[in-house]
Amino acid sequence: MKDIKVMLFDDNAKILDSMSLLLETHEGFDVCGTFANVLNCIEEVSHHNPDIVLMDIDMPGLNGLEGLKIIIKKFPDLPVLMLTSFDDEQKVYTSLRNGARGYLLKSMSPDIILQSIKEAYYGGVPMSDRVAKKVLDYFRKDSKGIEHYHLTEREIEVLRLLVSGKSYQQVADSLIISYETVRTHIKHLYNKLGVSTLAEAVVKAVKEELID
Amino acid sequence: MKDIKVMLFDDNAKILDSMSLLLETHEGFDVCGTFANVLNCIEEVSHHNPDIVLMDIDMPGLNGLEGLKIIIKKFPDLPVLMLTSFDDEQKVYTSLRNGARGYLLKSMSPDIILQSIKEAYYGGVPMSDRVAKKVLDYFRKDSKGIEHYHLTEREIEVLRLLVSGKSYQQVADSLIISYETVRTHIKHLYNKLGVSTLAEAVVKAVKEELID
DNA sequence: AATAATATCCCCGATTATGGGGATGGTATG
DNA sequence: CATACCATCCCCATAATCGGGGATATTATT
Repeated sequence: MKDIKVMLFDDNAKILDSMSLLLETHEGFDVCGTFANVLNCIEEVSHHNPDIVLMDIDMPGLNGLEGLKIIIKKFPDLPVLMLTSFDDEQKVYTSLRNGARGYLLKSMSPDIILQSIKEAYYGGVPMSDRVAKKVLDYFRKDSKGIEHYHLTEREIEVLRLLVSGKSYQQVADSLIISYETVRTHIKHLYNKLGVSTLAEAVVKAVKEELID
Repeated sequence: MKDIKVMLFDDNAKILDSMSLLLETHEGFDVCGTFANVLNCIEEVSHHNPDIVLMDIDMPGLNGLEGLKIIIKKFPDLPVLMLTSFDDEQKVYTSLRNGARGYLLKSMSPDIILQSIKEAYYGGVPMSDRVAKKVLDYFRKDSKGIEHYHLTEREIEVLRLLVSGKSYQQVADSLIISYETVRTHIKHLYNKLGVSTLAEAVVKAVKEELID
């Protein structure tokens, strides 16, 4: 079995050293490059052709998120694992959304880190339990949602139809009520949501997942 | 260590039997109830006080998603694992959003299933790799995004302002261009996005994350 | 030099949305 | 039974959006 070629990006020299030491001293891994920034990452990747990229998420200047985007754009199938010292919820989501293959904490045990790299290489999805939970939390509904605004069922129906792109008249037709009734519901909606235009209302509905 | 008390919901008697056989014949598990529907699930849960609920997602009548909602609403901390024969992407998301603790395929090996139940009981997040990948895919941007629609920078700026709730005139003021120019950009936006109203445009922008 | 893409501006007419009122009947809750 | 909440409908006036035109200048690409 050939070695897994790993490329490292981290502005912290100590991390870079300890990580590459970890990899080099274990069978099956080969460090094909360590870099303190992502300025020439495309060239480096093209030249050394790594199997896996480990990318620190918090680097000065062009940070890991930028590096991730650059690399994924050019090499969509190259697994990139994001590395960080602490798990910043927002950065987890951003990284995953931008195509990171997984997410590792520097505090993880060497075994776990090596295992995760193998998993990523063989197509797995390394995620710490903590991260997996956050992902679930993200999916999980706020449980506030609609309740918070005290929207009535009818108002929710109207809102849902508006979000789907229907006009006042079309909503009226869908619910088989008059245009004026729809207007009344929408007036109440605007009051409760604290908005004054259709666009604001639907954006709020979508962003806060008031509708399904 | 006390047994993990598991409650099963599945309309398929065979599954119910084989699953409870699996659990009863292994140390550390105790089946405290098997039911073919969720009609009285609150009473059953209240009475038998399970540690874990296994819920088939595809049941006639009140299905697993409904059962999940009912149980989570009443017992928010009770881990519920959804069970299904095949992995339906949409149901995965819905389940997770509604608070399911994890997601198991009936095709998984007995070992994995037992292990997953233990994990869920001890606070873990059992997810098959396939499911984890789907979750990542869900997070992952379409990779199409803005590029797909060939929106120009100016159009994106306009779209962003519209999403933030600004009117045509306010957009014009913000960008220091005329009202009519804004209209032109919006006409182009509507064409490119394939919509015909402001609401549709902002919903699309938010849902597909065309803007930040 | 011709073409395409972009950004800018204008007009007209038609449709839709918004704000501020008022009004009725039903249903629940104390 | 009084009060509150909900869903329903109506009017008037104003503001905002939409569709379909046309037009000019700049820049980049071929």
